[in-house]
Amino acid sequence: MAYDLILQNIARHINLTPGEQDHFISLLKPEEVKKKALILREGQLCNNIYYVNSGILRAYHLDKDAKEATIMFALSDWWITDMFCFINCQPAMLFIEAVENSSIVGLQKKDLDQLLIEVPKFERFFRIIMQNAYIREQLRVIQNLSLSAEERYHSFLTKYPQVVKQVTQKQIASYLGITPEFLSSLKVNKTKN
Amino acid sequence: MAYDLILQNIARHINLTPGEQDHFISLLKPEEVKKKALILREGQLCNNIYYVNSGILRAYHLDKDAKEATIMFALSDWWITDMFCFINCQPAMLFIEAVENSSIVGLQKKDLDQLLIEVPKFERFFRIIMQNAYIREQLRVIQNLSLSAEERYHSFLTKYPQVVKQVTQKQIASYLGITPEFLSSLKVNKTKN
DNA sequence: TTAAATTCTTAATATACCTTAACTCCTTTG
DNA sequence: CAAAGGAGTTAAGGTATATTAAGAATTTAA
Repeated sequence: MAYDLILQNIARHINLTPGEQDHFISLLKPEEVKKKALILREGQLCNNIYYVNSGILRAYHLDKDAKEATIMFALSDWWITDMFCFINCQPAMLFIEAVENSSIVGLQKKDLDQLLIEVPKFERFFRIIMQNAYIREQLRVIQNLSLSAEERYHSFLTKYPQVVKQVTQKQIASYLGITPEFLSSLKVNKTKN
Repeated sequence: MAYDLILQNIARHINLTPGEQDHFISLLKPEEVKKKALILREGQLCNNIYYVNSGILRAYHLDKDAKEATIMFALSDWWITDMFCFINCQPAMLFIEAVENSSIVGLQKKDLDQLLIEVPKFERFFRIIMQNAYIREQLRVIQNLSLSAEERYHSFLTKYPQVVKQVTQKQIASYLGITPEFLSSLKVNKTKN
């Protein structure tokens, strides 16, 4: 397991000394996950935030009718967790599964909390990570409120072309908040126009 | 204009020395806004993040059919801005208006950037602010995807009882992503059951 | 390599929510 | 205080999207 990618990810925002880099890496728990394996289940304590080295993860929620709502896809170089439950030490609301075989690293809540105290530079790093995540979700809320299903689909295609290649339409539909049948019919109309 | 409230807001997460407090306060621009006044318009540069001392603000987006989508309400003790445009120095996508006469303080982007460098403790503070904002938006996305209009309405009533008292139903409807007419009909059914 | 399972598609029917419109009740403002 | 505009309500009719079901295509697993 190479840590280049995650160190680059961090170096985009803060500069670590070699010692700080080593300390940070010592906290990481690398993990290889097989396609369809779950790294988090609803109801479990969510103790880890994950960085995706390669592969792709998907976080989803199951509603009372067992319908899936995809909350996010995490490609290579993304961070993912059930943030509410991670921060508040609550049982997870989300499932996180590997869409493809993936290589990830986990960082435990207690280790992160201590890291933020010992190396306060990381506060800046995670401020930026959280800020970007907030902005992403806010843009999604805006689109959910003001675009039709078809418009959201096209926006998704242009915003996440890499994800489109790696996940099923059923999963894209559950991200957009529509049924796979309706997504299928949208594609037909697109070809016709 | 008293700065107790905003200092308490900050003291909930970090400890400032008296000197740091004074420095921080020197960066703030207090402003009294009248009901219905806009403090940000779509297309303007969004140079400020605002803290609400008293009153209530509303951020909304206008879609291509001039339909409003309410993105957030900010009560007393909340922070609000068009985060994407604030961070990226882009023209705003959002309008921010005062729902009632409000007393707010603005903090300019350039002053915040410098503050984060001069007093790095603020990185922790804004990390927590961004984190909470991210969690809020993510919960909203989950609800938008998995609840019916009626369920979202009831959830809103219990989550933001204070907001319910201060804004119109039209504004609540535009937050929920439904028409005021439909919200009105939901209330009738609730009474009947 | 085949059987089983899952995904994708198509189409008919159903429904949650929208649109329009008309009326009442408030609130704002001159 | 009167007039005008906006907010809330109700109801009829319309549309975007869901549901159900069945067959075809693809993937998974034995």
